[in-house]
Amino acid sequence: MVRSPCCSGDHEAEGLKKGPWSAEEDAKLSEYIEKEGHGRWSDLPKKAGLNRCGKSCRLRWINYLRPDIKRGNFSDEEEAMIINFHSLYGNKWSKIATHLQGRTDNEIKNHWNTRMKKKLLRMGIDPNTHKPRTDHLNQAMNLSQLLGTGGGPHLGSPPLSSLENAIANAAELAKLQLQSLLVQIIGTSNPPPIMDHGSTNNSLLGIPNYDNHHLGFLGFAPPMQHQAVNHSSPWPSYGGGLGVVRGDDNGGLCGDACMIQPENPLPQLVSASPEGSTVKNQFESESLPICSNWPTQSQALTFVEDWEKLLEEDTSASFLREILQ
DNA sequence: AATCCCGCCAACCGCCGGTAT
DNA sequence: AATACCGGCGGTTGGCGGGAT
Repeated sequence: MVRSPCCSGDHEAEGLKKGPWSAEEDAKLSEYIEKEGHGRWSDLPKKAGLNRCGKSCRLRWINYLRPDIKRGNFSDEEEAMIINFHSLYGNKWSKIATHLQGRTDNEIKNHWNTRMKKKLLRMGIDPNTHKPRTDHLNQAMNLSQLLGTGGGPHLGSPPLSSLENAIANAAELAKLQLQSLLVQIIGTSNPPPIMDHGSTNNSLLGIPNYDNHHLGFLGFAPPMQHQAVNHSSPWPSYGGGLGVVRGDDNGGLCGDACMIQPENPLPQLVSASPEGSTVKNQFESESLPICSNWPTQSQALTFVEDWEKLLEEDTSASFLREILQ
């Protein structure tokens, strides 16, 4: 693949201007495009009387001058959409941008990198994988062990400060809750709906949405099956259930077991790697995923197999293995 | 008041896939 | 089929502004 002439050389050596655009340049570009359309970007600068390369003009138009650009802060809803679509597409900013009216890929990318990544990290979510950051839990458990609280405070241990006690208790609580959660997941004869039956290796623990559904423990919330979503999150569609899916209340497909957020017409969360995801296809065909019925026995079996695979393969899951044993 | 630090964001860079020749 | 070119994309950078020291 050969390099475009536009990018092959030093623009300044060619006498082309770089850097911030002046108001005059903006006016020239806008006026020309509104009158003539952009046509071939490489021809545009000459025709419009601009001393810029075509790429620069294109970028300026698309990211700044276009009349339908929405400016200002991102709303909660937009942020939630970005998270959802990022979980679906990964860093495909242009794809994400097509779903957010008036927002450019550059803007979304910037927003993600400067703010949303940090927000997610603060919430204990890995922004790359959209999975809970297990390092936090590991740290808590390690601390718990260090403090000798694996089975509760030991006699003879040095007295703990109230902070240490709080941390140790939280770690212990988390551990117990996780144990309870795992038992529920594996032992249940009535597992909750699995949204994406076609994918087994994408999301946390290999089961998209199933996992997310159960990860209310992120905030160390009680692990209750079929529990309603925790709506206290600052992000409407993201709070409580990472894999929140719009359900069909009247369709009877989901019933109470489905976490329903009628106000949120967003697709379910899936892995950051779109490959192998049926949800991607569902979405690209512009149809919202619909909550399906209870999993079949083979699907439940797949789930258990995935668990086993995870425990065998994923070193990061060593603490889970420890708990299960 | 001066300096430093940090976050934000517009713009650039380099690569890629698609299309024309 | 090979080459040249273009548009588009994602990663990165550098300047600017505001807050902290």
